[in-house]
Amino acid sequence: MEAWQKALLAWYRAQARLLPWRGEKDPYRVLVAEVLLQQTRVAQAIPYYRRFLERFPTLKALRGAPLEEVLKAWQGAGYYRRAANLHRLAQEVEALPRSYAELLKLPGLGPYTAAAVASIAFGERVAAVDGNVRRVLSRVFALENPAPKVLWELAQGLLPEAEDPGAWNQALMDLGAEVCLPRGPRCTACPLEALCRGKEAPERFPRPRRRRVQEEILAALVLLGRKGVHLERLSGRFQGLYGVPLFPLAELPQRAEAFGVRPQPAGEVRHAVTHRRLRVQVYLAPWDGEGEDPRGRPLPKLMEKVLRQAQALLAHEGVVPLPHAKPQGVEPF
DNA sequence: AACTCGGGGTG
DNA sequence: CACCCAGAGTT
Repeated sequence: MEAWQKALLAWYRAQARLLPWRGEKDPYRVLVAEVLLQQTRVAQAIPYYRRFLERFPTLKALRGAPLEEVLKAWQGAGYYRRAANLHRLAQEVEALPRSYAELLKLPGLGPYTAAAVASIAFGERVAAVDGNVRRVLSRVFALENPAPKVLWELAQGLLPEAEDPGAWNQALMDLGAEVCLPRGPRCTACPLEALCRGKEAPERFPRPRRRRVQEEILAALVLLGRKGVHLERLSGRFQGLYGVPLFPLAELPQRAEAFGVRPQPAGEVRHAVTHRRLRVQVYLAPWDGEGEDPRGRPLPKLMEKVLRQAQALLAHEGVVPLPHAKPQGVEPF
């Protein structure tokens, strides 16, 4: 093993973050952690990791649960397809396969997650390239925009021969998360400083991805029935979750007519989704239908905001549609 | 290769 | 604000 590899592992042993899944070898638990961590910060994932495993401690428990229960456990974590894929995966296999190639075939497992599970839970010698590793390697080798395949082959070639590949992968990720930061990297504290070719201008590597943000103006129609608010199963965005009807603002007249209601404006909520800013005009109307208590359903954060906004207007007018509203989480109407 | 999918932290 | 986060799936 080369000196710099030894240096990184020594740094990792001394500086590794203490995380709930550190040292975990149960492949199911490793999988849940890795899926939750897809495009999600460690601090945000931790409470979901605990809650999800408490609710679904084994693959079998997950398999036996209704999808809606799984989505409810995922509520607020975002990228809800991840939860649906986990649930589907649990139906498809009796136990998790033990190789990278087989794991890669499962729904929701791409090159990163398959490699993470294979290396951490099963000790397979395969590189896991996440955003951290991409940044670390881009800087060490001064690459502005490396292709994923190039990066994977590079990372694969760096894996030490006789070390725990799971620990190695996590060492690179921790280095990216704690030292080789996107902005303001702490190069003087880096065990790879001596060999890093990008350290003179670390923020050039990799080149930032510029995404244009566009605004979208929508309307949310909160219909108050006899037992609560009208909810529908959402499709497209927030697939599989529930919420009040949400549509482009221009469609409000025909939507209102279809429900036979006269909506009144109830304010606006703002919500950001990937490279898009949503401005949602909230409309409220009494409705000749039943409706239901939204707390029983998995709701995206946007719908929590919409319902809170509607609730605020109702409270201001002294209207209490349901007598036993509890001041916790989403209000029931 | 480019787009889509949530939500939140940070400079 | 912009950019990023232990990415994957689709077009």
